Amino acid sequence: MPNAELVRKRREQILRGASKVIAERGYQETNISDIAKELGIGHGTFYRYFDNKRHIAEQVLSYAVDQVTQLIVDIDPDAADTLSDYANQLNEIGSRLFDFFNNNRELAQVFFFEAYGVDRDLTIKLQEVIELFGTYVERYLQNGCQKGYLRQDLDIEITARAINGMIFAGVLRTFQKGNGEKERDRWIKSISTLMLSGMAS
Amino acid sequence: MPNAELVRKRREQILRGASKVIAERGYQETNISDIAKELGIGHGTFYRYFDNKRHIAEQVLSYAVDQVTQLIVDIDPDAADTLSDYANQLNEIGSRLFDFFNNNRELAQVFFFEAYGVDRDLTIKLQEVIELFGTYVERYLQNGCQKGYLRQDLDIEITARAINGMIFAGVLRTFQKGNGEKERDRWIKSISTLMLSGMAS
Amino acid sequence: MPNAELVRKRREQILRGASKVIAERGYQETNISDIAKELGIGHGTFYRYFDNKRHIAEQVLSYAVDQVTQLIVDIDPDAADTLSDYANQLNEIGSRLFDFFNNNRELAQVFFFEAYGVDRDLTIKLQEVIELFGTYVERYLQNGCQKGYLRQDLDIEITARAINGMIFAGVLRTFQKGNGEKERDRWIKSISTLMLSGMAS
Amino acid sequence: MPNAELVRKRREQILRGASKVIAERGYQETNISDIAKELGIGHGTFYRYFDNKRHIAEQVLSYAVDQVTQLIVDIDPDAADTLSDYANQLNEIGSRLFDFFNNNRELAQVFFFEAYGVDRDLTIKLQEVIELFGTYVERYLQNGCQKGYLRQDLDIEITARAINGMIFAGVLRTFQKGNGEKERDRWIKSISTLMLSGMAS
DNA sequence: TATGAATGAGCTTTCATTCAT
DNA sequence: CATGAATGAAAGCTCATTCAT
Repeated sequence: MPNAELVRKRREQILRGASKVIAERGYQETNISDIAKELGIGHGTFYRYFDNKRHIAEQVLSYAVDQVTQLIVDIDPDAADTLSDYANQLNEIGSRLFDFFNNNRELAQVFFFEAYGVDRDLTIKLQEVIELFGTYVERYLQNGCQKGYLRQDLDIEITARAINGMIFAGVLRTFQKGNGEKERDRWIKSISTLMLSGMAS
Repeated sequence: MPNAELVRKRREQILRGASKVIAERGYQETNISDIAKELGIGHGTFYRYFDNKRHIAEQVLSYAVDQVTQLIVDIDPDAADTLSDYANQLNEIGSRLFDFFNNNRELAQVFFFEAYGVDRDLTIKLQEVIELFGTYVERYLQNGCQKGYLRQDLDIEITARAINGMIFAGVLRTFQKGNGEKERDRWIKSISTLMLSGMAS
Repeated sequence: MPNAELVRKRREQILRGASKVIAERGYQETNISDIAKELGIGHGTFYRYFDNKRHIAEQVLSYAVDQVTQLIVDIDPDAADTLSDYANQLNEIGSRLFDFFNNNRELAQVFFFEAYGVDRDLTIKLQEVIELFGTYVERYLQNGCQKGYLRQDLDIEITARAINGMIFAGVLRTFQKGNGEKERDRWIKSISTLMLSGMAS
Repeated sequence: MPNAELVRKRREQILRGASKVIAERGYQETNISDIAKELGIGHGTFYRYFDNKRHIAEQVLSYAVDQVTQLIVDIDPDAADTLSDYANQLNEIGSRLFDFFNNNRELAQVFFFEAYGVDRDLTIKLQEVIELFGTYVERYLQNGCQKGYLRQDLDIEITARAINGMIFAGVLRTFQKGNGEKERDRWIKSISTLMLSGMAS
């Protein structure tokens, strides 16, 4: 009944269709009419819900970013009191990220690749999300140092981004190889090992 | 006098101009006439040396990729006999990568961002280079396990890519922040620490 | 209302405009924008109805060819039983051809001149139509030989093409001189005379 | 020694090369550099001998036209005194034309097809040559009527062009089919038969 | 005189966007 | 509110022609 609700629904439908097509063809190669065809709507209709082509790319990325962000907001960086608590947190966060991108392959494609092909601003936006994750990791490390279970001489700022780099490398790689859980667990284990005890024998 | 030499020189000139413009404006936003203007040549001249717009993007990336690859080919993965040897190798590789991208900012911009905006094939090419680095790191780890200074239960394949992820995350970040050596050294130290001893106190 | 009908109409409109402009300026000298200007439409509109410049040339020629072919399909090559029947048929066919090209001067221009300037394939297509006419004439001659009113030693295949040559020479010439009926009748009479009794006194 | 002689030679060399390439590829598809490549000269050199691309097409056609014209100038239209003399003349003219175009296939290709693709003026020039042939044939007919061996009621002007049409149709067809002498003789015989006695039994 | 590197006018074509229906 | 026909800016690319060497 509420008109706004219908509009929201339509917008989301189009968003989903656009995600699919952009993920399949790439942003530059995607025409508005491709999206319209995918959805079975007239391509003029598209413009009733989005300002222009750029706009929908932004919205698709925003949607992906929101979803990804949601994955970690409910985990309290300060909750871990011991190294083992922390290891469990790591497991949890890793699993969520890996699973999300494997279950939302279209968003993953956009997140990891297509967004760069749109323009500078969107690329920056993407970098900011990754940086946001960096600050999250930073808080976890801070907590660990304060509680004493992480070494005191840690360069928290940098180490956080390094860990971030491992995680996204893993997520990207499992997404690309697409062989799911087994690969995921190897990544989580390897990253955890590196983080907690390093490679030295 | 040798015609081929002249051609080589001109091609490189154009390549350099194109790198600059593409790095500044982005691939999609770059017109052939932008490149021509930058170089002060007619845009027809461009087509005497490159087949089309796509071609030059590929050449720019190839050039970057070649340079990056050159950075590590002369380091022998089997040379390190102790953990400390290995740590030194890490320092060396890291320094080279960090320095290269900081001293060739245009290539860095293309390598990290613009190549994704061209098309799928070029994106794949880029992934392959990063994967090439992964296989290199793998060989280092293999050597370490064989020589016994790295833990025997290491998941070499995955760990190598995780380390790769850290390195490229660091390289990218220092490139973006542009505050040079100090940041570089913090990254190298942090990654080394993580790799060698982990974060646990 | 029926969309397909609208499309057919528009296509024909553009075809007519294109015929006119091509006949006036020549194929090579005709730009898509000339056609668009002639029709008072945006040149993008052209591409909604035809694939490219080549395509419309082909369509214009096809149209001409179809029309020309229609001129003779309803005349039965076997209908003539005497030399005088045959003379009447000749009159009829000649009149139709002469009149058609004089009343459709744009198509004539394309048929006789412009099609050669497009490319090899279209030239071949044109040759095929003329050859089709040759086979038609051949059937008339065959009938005449069988019925006995034409000489038995006729080289039917060649003679048919020779007659064809006279006819098209005449049609072309009256089209170019544009002085209509009188000229037309002289041609028909002269060709008939040649065919039926030759020039000897 | 005389410089002008060298220039003339070079010009002719280029003309020959151009004829070949234009006949092979078609005028529009022929680039100046194609011609230069064929001759093994720099394409700048071309412009020292011909004003522009158009110019050489014109020269190629002129050359063809001159050659063709030469074929008949030495036959005196007034020489025939009887029908049988005339028949012999016909044989001679026909043979020369057929042979010329079969032995100069490149010129034939240009003459029959490529010249139309250049521009209006050249097309007109071509028409004029054919018309020139028409006037020649006209003189032969005139002579025949005066001498009394051709029928007095002949529409000389038109009949001449009709015969012309047959001849060129035949020449074109044998050129295209390329099966030489046998076909040629059938054409000459058929045309002669038609002209002298018609088809009636 | 011969060359071919350089040029840019000018073309075809695409497709995001508008707007009348 | 939905549509898709119409549009034209804007881009890539070709190649005849020029001219410095």
